[in-house]
Amino acid sequence: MDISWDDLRTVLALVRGGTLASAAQDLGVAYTTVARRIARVEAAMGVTLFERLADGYKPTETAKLVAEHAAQMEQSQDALLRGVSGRDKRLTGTLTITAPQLLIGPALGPVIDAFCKTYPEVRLDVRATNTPLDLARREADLAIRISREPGDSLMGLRLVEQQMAAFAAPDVADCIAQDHQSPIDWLNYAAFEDVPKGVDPSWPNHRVRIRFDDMVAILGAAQAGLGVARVPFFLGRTTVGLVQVPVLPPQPYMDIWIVAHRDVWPSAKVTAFREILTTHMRANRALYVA
Amino acid sequence: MDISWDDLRTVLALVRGGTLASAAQDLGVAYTTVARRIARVEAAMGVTLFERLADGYKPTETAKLVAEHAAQMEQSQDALLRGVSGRDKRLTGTLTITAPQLLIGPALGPVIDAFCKTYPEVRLDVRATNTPLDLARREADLAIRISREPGDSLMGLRLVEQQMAAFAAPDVADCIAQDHQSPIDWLNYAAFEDVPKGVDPSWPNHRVRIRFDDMVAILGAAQAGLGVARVPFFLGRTTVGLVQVPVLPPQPYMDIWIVAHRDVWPSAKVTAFREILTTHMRANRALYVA
DNA sequence: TCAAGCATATGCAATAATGCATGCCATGGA
DNA sequence: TCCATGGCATGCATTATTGCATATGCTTGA
Repeated sequence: MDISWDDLRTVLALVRGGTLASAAQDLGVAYTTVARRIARVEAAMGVTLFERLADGYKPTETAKLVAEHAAQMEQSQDALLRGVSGRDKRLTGTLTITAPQLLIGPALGPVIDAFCKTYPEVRLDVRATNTPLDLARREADLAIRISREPGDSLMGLRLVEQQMAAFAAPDVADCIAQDHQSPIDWLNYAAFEDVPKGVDPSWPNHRVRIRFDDMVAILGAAQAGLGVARVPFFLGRTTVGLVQVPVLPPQPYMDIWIVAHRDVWPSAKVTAFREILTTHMRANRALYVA
Repeated sequence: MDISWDDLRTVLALVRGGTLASAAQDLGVAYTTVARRIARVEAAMGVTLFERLADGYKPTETAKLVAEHAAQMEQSQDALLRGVSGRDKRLTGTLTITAPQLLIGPALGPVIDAFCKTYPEVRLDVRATNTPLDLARREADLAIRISREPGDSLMGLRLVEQQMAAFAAPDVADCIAQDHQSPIDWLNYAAFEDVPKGVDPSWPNHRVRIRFDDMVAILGAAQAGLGVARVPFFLGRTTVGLVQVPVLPPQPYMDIWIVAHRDVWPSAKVTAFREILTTHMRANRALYVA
């Protein structure tokens, strides 16, 4: 009873995906290959792992057991690749970084540019996402994050502190400056229901006009003159068509961190990027606070 | 950078074996296949894993790291196979048992026979070894052992208590019975340097004549009249051409246990064998003690 | 110094694995 | 009812993997 490890991995993918097609895409093979591998494992173990139903392959209890252990194997493989990557002393190959979408442009653009010029042999992959990637699973080597702490089993370095304030289109700003009684129309992000706390009491009329689930959309709306947005300084300052409005004194915001898995942290490429990044961020600290 | 799990397993085998041929035998493939898989992994990871030397492949530090994690994966796979085997409710297929060489004949013969007759659908593999097999790595499903305790992470059941005594060829026994002054020539096992403790003081002349590293050889020597051997009762009694001699009163010896890995323990085949075995051993308890 | 033994490379033919095209079946909505 | 959709099975051509035979290089001992 000798079973290919790749076949076990295939069982894992099929248990996760539920259908041959989904597992196949996950593994980067044709779905017929998945079907044949499953058949092979079942023959080798002498056990039925899946019920073939009209809407997909339904795992038996045994298949779930197999998947559970295959997931452990996957974790070991992840750790392995992290370890190899972490002891990589070369400044060639690919470095994958991830950062919040909006940090890429004004804040990180110069850093990315400098890195590419300094290390032209390194191919840089940038993954701009709103939901953080899993560094343990090597979805990226390195992440720039806006948060209070690096996650568990991650190494982190705080780059700069941040504050946020209120920004709006110039004509909205004029309006507010001239008439303290004019209503302040807030453009709120995501789960924030209410008017920001700590607003300047000399403007008494606040209301939440629109809520957005996306920061790009908020900036666009603010540029279009739809209202006032509470955004981090670097965003408000670098977005054309926005000016700061005094209705909200600067407030503390989450810091910017560079984080990586502790296994990957010592890698040459990560270290190189880190150096350029920290130097640049500390030199431009003023961008992020009042 | 997507690496086949089977290739990682190949790295592990090569780190363990040191040569292509050894790794190939371990994996059951041709050594050329091993060489090509290694080349493929190195290309995929962009790292040199082995130095090609005249006397084999010497692993780099990176290869050792890979092997370390691949060993973890192997452990997960072992656990997986144990789990699947443990929940196997069928009384077909193969059951692998292991026992000390000399226990197979007189003590377990009838049990094995009965099991085969009761469950003709089960193919029984018997591995008679002097060094215990690794049940965690599934070298056997079930072991009968002579020891004080089952190992860690193993389930065990004590079958019978044992005693040992002195046995010799009939003419040697006659000699001893007639002349208490005659020298008692002991045939010692392995590390035992001295005459057994607790010998009957009415025979004052003891000496160690020969030491053996093998129990079969001791029995043969005793049969041939070369001296007196201290052996468990079941062995002395069932070896033709040996009779008990009174120079050594019965002494306690290690018990006989049936052990299996806790994952495998509940399997139908293991349970079936256990039932037949315990019944038989308890019925024949008298064979093992004075 | 030479030959034997062990180890790794390489070329080629056989085999196994894979992907693609096609067909089948169940489901759900027009 | 019919058709579109999503999912699985099968046959076949293609590709990748493997094993075998052979060649080469290094070490060791007579």
